[in-house]
Amino acid sequence: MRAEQQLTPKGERHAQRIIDAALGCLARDGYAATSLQRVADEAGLGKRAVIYYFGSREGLFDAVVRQLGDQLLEQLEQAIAGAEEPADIASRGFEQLWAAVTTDRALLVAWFGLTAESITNPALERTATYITDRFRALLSSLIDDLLASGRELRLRRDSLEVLILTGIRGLILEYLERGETPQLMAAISDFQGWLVAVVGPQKG
Amino acid sequence: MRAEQQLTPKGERHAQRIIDAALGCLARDGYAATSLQRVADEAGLGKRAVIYYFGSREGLFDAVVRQLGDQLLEQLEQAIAGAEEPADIASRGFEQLWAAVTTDRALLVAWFGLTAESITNPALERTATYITDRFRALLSSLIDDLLASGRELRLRRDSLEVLILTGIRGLILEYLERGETPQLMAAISDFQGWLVAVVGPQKG
Amino acid sequence: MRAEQQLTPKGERHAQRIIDAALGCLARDGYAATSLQRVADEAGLGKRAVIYYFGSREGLFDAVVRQLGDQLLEQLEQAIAGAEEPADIASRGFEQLWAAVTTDRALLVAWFGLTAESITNPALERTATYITDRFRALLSSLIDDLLASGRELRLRRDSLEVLILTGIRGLILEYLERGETPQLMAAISDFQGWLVAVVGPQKG
Amino acid sequence: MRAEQQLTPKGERHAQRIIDAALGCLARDGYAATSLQRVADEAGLGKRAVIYYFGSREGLFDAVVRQLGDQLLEQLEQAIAGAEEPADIASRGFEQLWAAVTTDRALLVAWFGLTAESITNPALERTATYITDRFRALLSSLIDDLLASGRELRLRRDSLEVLILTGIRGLILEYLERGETPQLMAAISDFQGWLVAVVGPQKG
DNA sequence: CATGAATGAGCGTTCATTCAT
DNA sequence: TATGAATGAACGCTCATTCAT
Repeated sequence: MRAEQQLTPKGERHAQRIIDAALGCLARDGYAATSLQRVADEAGLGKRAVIYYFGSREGLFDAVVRQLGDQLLEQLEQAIAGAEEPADIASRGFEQLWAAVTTDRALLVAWFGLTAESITNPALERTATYITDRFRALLSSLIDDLLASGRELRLRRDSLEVLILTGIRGLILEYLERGETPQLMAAISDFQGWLVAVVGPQKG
Repeated sequence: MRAEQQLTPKGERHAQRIIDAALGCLARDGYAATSLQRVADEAGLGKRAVIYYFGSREGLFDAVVRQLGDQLLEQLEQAIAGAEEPADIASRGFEQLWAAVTTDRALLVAWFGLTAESITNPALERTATYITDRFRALLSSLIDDLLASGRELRLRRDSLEVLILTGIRGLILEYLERGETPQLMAAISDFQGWLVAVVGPQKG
Repeated sequence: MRAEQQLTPKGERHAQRIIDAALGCLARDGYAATSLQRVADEAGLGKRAVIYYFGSREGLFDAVVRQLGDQLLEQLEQAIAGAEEPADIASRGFEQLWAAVTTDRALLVAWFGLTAESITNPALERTATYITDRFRALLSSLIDDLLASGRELRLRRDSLEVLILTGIRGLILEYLERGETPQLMAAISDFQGWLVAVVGPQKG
Repeated sequence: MRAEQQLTPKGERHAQRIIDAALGCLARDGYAATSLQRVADEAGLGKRAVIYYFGSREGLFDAVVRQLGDQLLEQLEQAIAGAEEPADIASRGFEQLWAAVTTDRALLVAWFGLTAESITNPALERTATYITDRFRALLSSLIDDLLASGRELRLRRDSLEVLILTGIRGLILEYLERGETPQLMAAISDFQGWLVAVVGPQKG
């Protein structure tokens, strides 16, 4: 995979064009139907160029997921920057997250396709967990902040982290399968309520 | 898909052998790496026979998922039969569910692979939602029973159903990615606690 | 390589079309420039069909050479059938051989390309020696006949066989490089003379 | 092809290292399997350097063949220097030629590969005929000497030249295909005998 | 009822070569 | 002078599927 090394400006442009094309294909056709050929055609380059820059189909998806993950996490961090109240953090974070999720269906499709494959394809493992790992880290630091500011959790910390992540992933999966149904929106709202309730009031 | 029509006894045996072989492959190699060729080899039949009985690769997975889903739901129903207390239902159901999930990794792999693909491949939609739909129905009837017995829910009913399903799917996904970590086990326990708490005490 | 097994009439037709196309390409473009793609295009079939019928590029050339070799040897055998006098055999055989050689340049190009490659590519060894082996056998049986009819050779038999084959191959190589120059035609005539002289007069 | 122009001492060393590496590869892997990559690796230089010095793969082989051809012809000339009798010339020349041929299989492989390719690839024509042309010239001057010394040929001169060259090439081809079989050695001996016989005794 | 023959699509590799510096 | 970046061509493999029997 050459894309992680130094690239000429042209190379950089090409690699980015390929990633963009891959995103488009993923969003439109899904993980399995996104072939190198299609991506290459869409990018206006040869199939060979995709291999050159990303080493393989999997390498390409890795790059795509990382880029989207970084983007998503960055947006999330910006969205909650400055918020102190758990309720604020939860609502702002969720708003941003949901906006990203519903806007960029490509991210989800790629992410879940990869996640499913990664279970048995070791080459994809690092890619698939990249976003969740970053998200986990963000979550963890948020909880650190809360604890530092004197809050007391109503659940064991470990368990809380898993439940939050787990709940979000479940909700996203539901969205993917059924779209934005009223039931889902209600569930999200209640999930946020639970979230705020689980973080106790400020001590003292 | 001929497997649903009348089959000779030999045909029936062949079809079942293919399903078993597919299960073995899925468990060992994962969704994407489970090719017709491999399944056929494992079943000791020609690749063409698989197509004959199940119409297509997707048809095969459909049959596999349905069989496993039926099995799972039946076991679940048996496990909670007789239980009246929400805490009982939750703990027995979870125990059974988790046993199935951790025993039959094949089910999960197939299920998530299909779910991911189904997002963009309409041919798989019915298959992928088959288990969740049946599970949803089970959940719904359980809640009916609770309401009939005079319980009062602490959450809107729609939202509750989604959150339960969503939570379980999230936990399973976490298990697939990271295995049975202590954090996950703690989260499961707390999830069960939430579940019981959310169903209020019996009225009167 | 499926072409040696039983083929359906359609398969037979396709395989033959591919061989014909390969011949055309070899004659026009040479060994190295004859790609599967080109052959397939010329045959009006997919590249995949070539692999299917012949296993590989090498397998294709093998089939081509065998077909041409069989054809050549058959023609040779017919040409010298009935001739008893060495001079007759030599002149008729040469005439036919030379006609084939100069008509079907493709044979030569394929044959020499393969011969050159076969020196280091074991997969081609059998192919490259196929024609010479058959030719050697024909030569050997001709000499048997001469000996049986009471002739006496002026050279050791082994040596004679090698020298004849060797001489012919050398002449063909010369033709390939320089065409039908007057010097070459003179040499061929003298080679035939030597051939007749080396086979002594009939005893008694 | 820069190798013929002025090169810095370092360039000269590099070019020679590449030629040597190419020779090694040709001897070991054959013509078709000798890729620029392999040669470059063996020479410890970049693939691009090979192109830089020799213009193309063909250019490289051209250089290799010329170097080996020059070497061979020089050795031949030395070997027969001083010999006056045709029998002497033939035996000394053959001895030297055969030593070169059997020692430096690389030359043969390269030479025949090139010859085969040159039939349809005009870019190789000059390279392929380089050795034979020099050999032809040597042969021609030897015959001049013989005629000048009063010998009378038993064959037309043109024809003789072709037959000698042709015979040698045929014998080499036989060696390449089958190695040093007893039959081949016998044939070589008889070929030399024919050679001597064909050059008549000294007049007067 | 069942299957072998055949094919189009895709992937990832090697290779020679050109671009750009 | 020398080289890394980039690319088009080809090959051969697997796969799912359709054809024809």
